[in-house]
Amino acid sequence: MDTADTPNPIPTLADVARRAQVSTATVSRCLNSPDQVIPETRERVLKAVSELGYAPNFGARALAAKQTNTVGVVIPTMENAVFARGIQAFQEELVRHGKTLLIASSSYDAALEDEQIRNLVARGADALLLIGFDRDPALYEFLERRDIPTLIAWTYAKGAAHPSIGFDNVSAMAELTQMVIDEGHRTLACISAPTKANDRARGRVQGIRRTLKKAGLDQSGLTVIKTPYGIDTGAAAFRQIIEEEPDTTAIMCVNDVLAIGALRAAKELGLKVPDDISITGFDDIDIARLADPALTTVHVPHRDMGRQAGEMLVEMLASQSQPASVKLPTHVERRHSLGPPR
Amino acid sequence: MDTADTPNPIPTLADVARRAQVSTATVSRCLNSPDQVIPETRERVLKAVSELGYAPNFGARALAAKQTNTVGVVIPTMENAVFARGIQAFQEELVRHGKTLLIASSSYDAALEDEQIRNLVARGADALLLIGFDRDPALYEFLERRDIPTLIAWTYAKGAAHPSIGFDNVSAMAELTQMVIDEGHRTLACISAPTKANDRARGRVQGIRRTLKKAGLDQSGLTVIKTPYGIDTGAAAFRQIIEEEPDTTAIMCVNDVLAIGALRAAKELGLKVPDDISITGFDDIDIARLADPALTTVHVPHRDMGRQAGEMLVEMLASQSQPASVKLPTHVERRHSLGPPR
DNA sequence: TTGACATATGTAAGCGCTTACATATTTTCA
DNA sequence: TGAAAATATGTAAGCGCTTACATATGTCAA
Repeated sequence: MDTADTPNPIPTLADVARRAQVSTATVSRCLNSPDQVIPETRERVLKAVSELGYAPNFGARALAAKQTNTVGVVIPTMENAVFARGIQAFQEELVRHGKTLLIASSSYDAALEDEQIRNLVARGADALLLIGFDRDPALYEFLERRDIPTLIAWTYAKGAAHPSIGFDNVSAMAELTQMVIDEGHRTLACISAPTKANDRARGRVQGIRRTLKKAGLDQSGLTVIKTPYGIDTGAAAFRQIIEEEPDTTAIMCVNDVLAIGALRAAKELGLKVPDDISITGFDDIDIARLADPALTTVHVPHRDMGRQAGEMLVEMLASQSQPASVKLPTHVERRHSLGPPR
Repeated sequence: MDTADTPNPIPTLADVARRAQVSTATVSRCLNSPDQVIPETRERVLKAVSELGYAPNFGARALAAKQTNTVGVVIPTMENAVFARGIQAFQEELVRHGKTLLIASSSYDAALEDEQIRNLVARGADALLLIGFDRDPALYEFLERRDIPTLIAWTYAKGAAHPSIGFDNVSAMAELTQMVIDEGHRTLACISAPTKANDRARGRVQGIRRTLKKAGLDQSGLTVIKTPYGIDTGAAAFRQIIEEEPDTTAIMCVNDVLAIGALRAAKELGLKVPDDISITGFDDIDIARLADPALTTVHVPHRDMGRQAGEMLVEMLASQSQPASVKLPTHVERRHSLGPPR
């Protein structure tokens, strides 16, 4: 009538045990492997749990069990529909397997990404999903030492140290470039994201270069503008190209958002797409189809990738094995923003 | 030469202490309040830390310190640009204050949301950002008891138990409705999200009803279709309305994505917008401006809201106070999808 | 030179949980 | 009917960290 009547604001396992008149071990078992406990006892315990509004302390649990059923992911930004969509599917898949997803975002900042990854690991992430391969080797060592299953997404590489799931950025962009060349274009420009720590953007630019070379065109003259992610930055890059390289007849963007910006800038400058200039994107997000004119782009199965990434990671966690990397198909989605040169 | 030479795969504080020849307390102080330690010692410790690749175990730290510098948020889905954008800004603000954000998503499922919230709390979230007020009272009690500062976003309510930041969904939609009525429309329909656990959608529908009533129009005849979030579902709802209520001259959607779906369905059915039918949205996401015709919608400052929400939560955490709720301004963005009735 | 005080570091007690092991109870079957 | 096996529960030792308190060392004024 003294200790019992002063309800601790945050009930612990011990409180539950006391109220249910069992040991803490039994309460723990009720929560983690219920069939080890006789129904009668279990009921009593669960009653106490709900009466007390008990919720397990995750830190303590992780500390004792050395396992968290949590997987972490660090994405560049949620504002990119591409990641939002893939991660949403990824999360749905994980939830189906009783795992929790921890999401952090790096704002396309390598140092921040590094920090966020370590943070997730410290928080007990059992496994990690990372975007692209470009990363400080020290970080990989860190993950190695802790033996954290890591899957790389949004890019595909066969012989890498970590399994990956994605698509071949180089050849996907090469295919699109070939289509642009076939259309008759000879003076191309490219609006790219910064390629420093972004193998996806780099691969796409490389896809353009490679195709130009194969076609016997001067690929050294390819204008490439690198600019941060965004509609406005895409628009600015477009204006810069028109001003500095007025002969350009086709502008290939490494993602749809930049392309949408370019499209807008073209409209503002009074240029008709594709009559005056052709514009292409990459990703095929909703907006690509709805834009006016609709955007020619590379279709990438983001949702599928997210879902499959979830499956792979669950598998890695369960079997401690390294699955084979998965290359997903992409295809060019031909729409109105691409036409013959003026 | 026996214990020391077998490097434990995951170094702990004790390993660092041993290597630096100090106590664990000193190591801990080095990491948490460096100026309590003499520079010479500190250097030795930090050297050991980096040589060992030590990273603190978050669970243990949270357990011992009862504080995590983490805030959690549960959003319905990342695929909605509205949330993606707001949360991105929210996170940026938190990072500036040295806090980490944990994001979970509920797929618009109330039970899952409940679970995710408890999960975040168990994981040690010091504070929470939640979307909308609709929630099981038991959940609020749970948060109350744990004394977790909670901020409600994307909606605004003055006298509520928790501070909120958002806008007045009812009057924002009322303003838009008035504009539609002024344009001459008398037979409206509404495509809404399910309103059960979604006060935002509910408020918006209410805004329409209230305005119709005030204008002396029969608001009981307002057709309201409730459908899950998505472009396709918006399109389907549009078709249903056209079939069942062919007299409708304006369709108001509670968000832009549904409206984009409606726009697409209209095009597919050969209906001209706005000549044959007017369509409006809500949110003013990028896509609204880029759609063809551009969508008349309610502009909402999502990024601002996210940033300010971050500020408020940091403040709540620092001062243990309840800040006043913030109502952000919205305005109707008049574009081509709204015109006079046919 | 000495005692009072400040500073730097160590000692050890938990934080809330899981789980190996021990113990108590029930079931099974020769 | 009794011993072995199976089942249910309890006991207690950590998991890796923080921090109150204790101790050791250095500084300074009287």
